[in-house]
Amino acid sequence: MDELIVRIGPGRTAEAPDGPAGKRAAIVRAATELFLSRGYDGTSTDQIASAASVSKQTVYNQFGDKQTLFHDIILGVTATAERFAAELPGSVAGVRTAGDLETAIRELARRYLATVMNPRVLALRRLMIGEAHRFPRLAADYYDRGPARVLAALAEVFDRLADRGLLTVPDPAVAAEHFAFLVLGRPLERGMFHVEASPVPAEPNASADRAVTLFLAGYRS
Amino acid sequence: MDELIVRIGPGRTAEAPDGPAGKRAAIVRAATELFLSRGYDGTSTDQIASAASVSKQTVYNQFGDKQTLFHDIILGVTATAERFAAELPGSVAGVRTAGDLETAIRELARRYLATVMNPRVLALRRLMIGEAHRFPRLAADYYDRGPARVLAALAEVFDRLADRGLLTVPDPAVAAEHFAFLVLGRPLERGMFHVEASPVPAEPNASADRAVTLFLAGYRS
Amino acid sequence: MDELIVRIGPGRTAEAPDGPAGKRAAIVRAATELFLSRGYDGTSTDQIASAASVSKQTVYNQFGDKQTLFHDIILGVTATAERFAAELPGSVAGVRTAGDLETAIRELARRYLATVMNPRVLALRRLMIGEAHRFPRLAADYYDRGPARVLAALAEVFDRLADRGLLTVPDPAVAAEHFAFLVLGRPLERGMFHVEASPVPAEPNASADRAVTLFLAGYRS
Amino acid sequence: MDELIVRIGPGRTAEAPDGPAGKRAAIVRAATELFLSRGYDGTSTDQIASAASVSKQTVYNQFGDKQTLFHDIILGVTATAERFAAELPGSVAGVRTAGDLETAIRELARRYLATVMNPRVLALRRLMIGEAHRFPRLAADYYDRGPARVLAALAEVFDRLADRGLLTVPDPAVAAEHFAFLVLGRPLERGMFHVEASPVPAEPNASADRAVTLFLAGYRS
DNA sequence: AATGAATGAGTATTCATTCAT
DNA sequence: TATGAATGAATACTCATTCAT
Repeated sequence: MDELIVRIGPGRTAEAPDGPAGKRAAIVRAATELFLSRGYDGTSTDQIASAASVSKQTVYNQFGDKQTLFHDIILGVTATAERFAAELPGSVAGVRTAGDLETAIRELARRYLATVMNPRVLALRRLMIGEAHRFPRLAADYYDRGPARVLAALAEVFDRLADRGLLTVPDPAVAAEHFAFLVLGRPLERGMFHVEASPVPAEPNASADRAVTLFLAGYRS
Repeated sequence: MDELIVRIGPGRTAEAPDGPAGKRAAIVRAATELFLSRGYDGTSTDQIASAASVSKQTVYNQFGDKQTLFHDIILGVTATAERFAAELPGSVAGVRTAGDLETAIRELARRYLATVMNPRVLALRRLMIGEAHRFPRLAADYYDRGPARVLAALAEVFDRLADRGLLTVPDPAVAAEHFAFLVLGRPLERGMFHVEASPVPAEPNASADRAVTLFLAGYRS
Repeated sequence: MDELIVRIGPGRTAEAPDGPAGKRAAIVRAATELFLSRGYDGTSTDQIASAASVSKQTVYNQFGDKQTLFHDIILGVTATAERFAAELPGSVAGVRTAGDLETAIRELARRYLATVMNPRVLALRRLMIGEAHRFPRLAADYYDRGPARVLAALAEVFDRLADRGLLTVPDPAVAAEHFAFLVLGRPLERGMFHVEASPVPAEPNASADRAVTLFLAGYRS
Repeated sequence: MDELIVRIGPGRTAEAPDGPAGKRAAIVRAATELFLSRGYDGTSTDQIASAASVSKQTVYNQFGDKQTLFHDIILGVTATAERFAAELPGSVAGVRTAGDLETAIRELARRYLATVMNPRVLALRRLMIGEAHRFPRLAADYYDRGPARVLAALAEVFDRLADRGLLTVPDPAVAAEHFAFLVLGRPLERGMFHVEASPVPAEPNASADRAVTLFLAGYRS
């Protein structure tokens, strides 16, 4: 998921691309930027073309139409979310003792919170939610392969910890939900509606720690 | 909260009423319907006028412009959310014994879940989130007077229960967050992205009950 | 011509008129104000009605349509210009000696300059010139009964002075033109194009006096 | 000054030229025509586009919006007025003797009169005067760089003649005003209000000659 | 006679998309 | 393959005028 930021963020805003592949990437980069900050309707193909330093025809040659471009972008971004999910189970691989447990789960909560509260990730969520009525299938797909996949990964995490006897987890999927929304619920919801203010809570770690405390109160063996 | 939209007019669902006040209400009703289902950009003033069986001029005479109409609608709808919040604390007024407690909190969780998962409420959330970049102040205001107010009301609920010795609540606001997102987090997030499918979880009560179980594991005296 | 200013200027801007005649006058007053400052196209019947504290229907009842209202206003205002012209010849009635002559003509020049350079008169000229392509007959009529009539009155003035042997005037109409545009030409032309700045020349009297000097160099007996 | 409009394009009067530069010129030509004859408000961008045989988008691509198009046109036209002013002083360069003087000044007066009374120049003046309340800066700029510049050029003319001892000119600027408005005042003012009738006076030369006679009565050495 | 609403056309401007070159 | 222009419909908003009440 970090890639999402790295590829878009510090990169050049409007450079001259090299080959035809470079142009495609430039279009994707520019369009992502614009869609995230101004929405689908608020972004015109003219803006995309000129932000990518590319002719409008090139945009149409490469992507066919605006909807396809949008789809491609969302699918690409979703892929980076899948990668984040894939890495999650590894983060508690080394936990063997009850002493490690609380520390590891706190660390997990903090990383999880920081990742999802990234401004660009928030903007992507706002975009998909806002366009869900226009692209219902895409939005559902984004959810299933992004947030839902992460939940599944968390379920796997807790399942493994249960296997090791560190947690008591009747239903790993439910435990994952509880964990995820205890940690993330409030700041995420607030961040959905507050665009301008920094969305990160004042004391993110304290907030995450309190969530973990409740979680462990219910699930520790 | 079911009256979200119905409240506004005298009762008819999609009719052209008589007086000048009736026209205003008809416009609000039609515009709400359209904004919720097609978004702000996706709704034209022509569509609003004809859906309200009203001339476009009347729309402009009554509201000045599209943004003002949108604002007025959101503010009106937010007011009904405030009413819901105001009623919450009363729902545990009668709880005196530990025996009552679990039942009452389960009931609270179920009502809360059902209310927020109402399709119209979900659509309103999607709308505000999707337009947050265009109307940042309005979105923030909606959050503060809607969801945040409900959280505050829940905090008051738990504070009262703590006063009666039924719960141990170091920080009522935090307890409210935990309760709200344990109960609501997963279905709400899923509902944000799934427009068409029925957003209500397969077994809403079971889901709410599990959330309550964890909540009480952490907060029961 | 003074009436033009007095009736419109210090008067109340949007008072409640008394009878049906009062309403008509209020409409004329408000419409004149608006036409002069925003032009014909720039003034809507809505603006007129609300500036006159009158319903739009009343405007239509009284004047039929916007063009007629405009015509009526211009004709009314032109009448005050005719009155100014009618008074001109009297201003040199008492001049009998060569000694009086220069003083009287200077006085005439100064009054003439001051009258025409009045901001409201200038605005009226701009309005008529700007709408001449739309209302060619009205503009021509305005000219013939306003500026041209004043020129004729000046011609009569110089004819009388020639009769008394004070001036040598082969063609009174030509002398009137020469006088009028020597005195008025430059400031009037400048005033047509400079709306905001005070249109009165820095030293109006000096300017008028110089014009008179040249005039007398050519026309004194 | 006759080239006022023709200059702009390569030569065709109302054609759709080939290159992108040709289109721009066609738009300018068509818009000038329309603005001059129907005013700013009276000319729609649709009319301009179709009169230029060009798509409306092309108008917006080239000029951004209607106001900018208007500004560009006026600035271009003003430039031709500046050229006329620049050529004026040359017209009396050869005058050395008192015998030449009257002839040269008569010639100057006739040319000046004919130039300014050109129907297109008159239409431009009407347009700028009529829009002065909407574009005050543009109107003032037009005046300063058009009519006022011509006056300055005339002042230079008389200053040179005074240097050669042919005229006695205490203040060249004042002499220029006197000359200009003696010659031009009446027909110009009449032309402002009479759109349809031929604005040129019945005997333009006689009128100009009479003006010169008075002028020389005051300024000849 | 007066009000609010309706009408229906018109305004400038923008859009996604396609056609030449 | 890429550019400028064209297309044609849509946008929000305004206007003069007329119709009920």
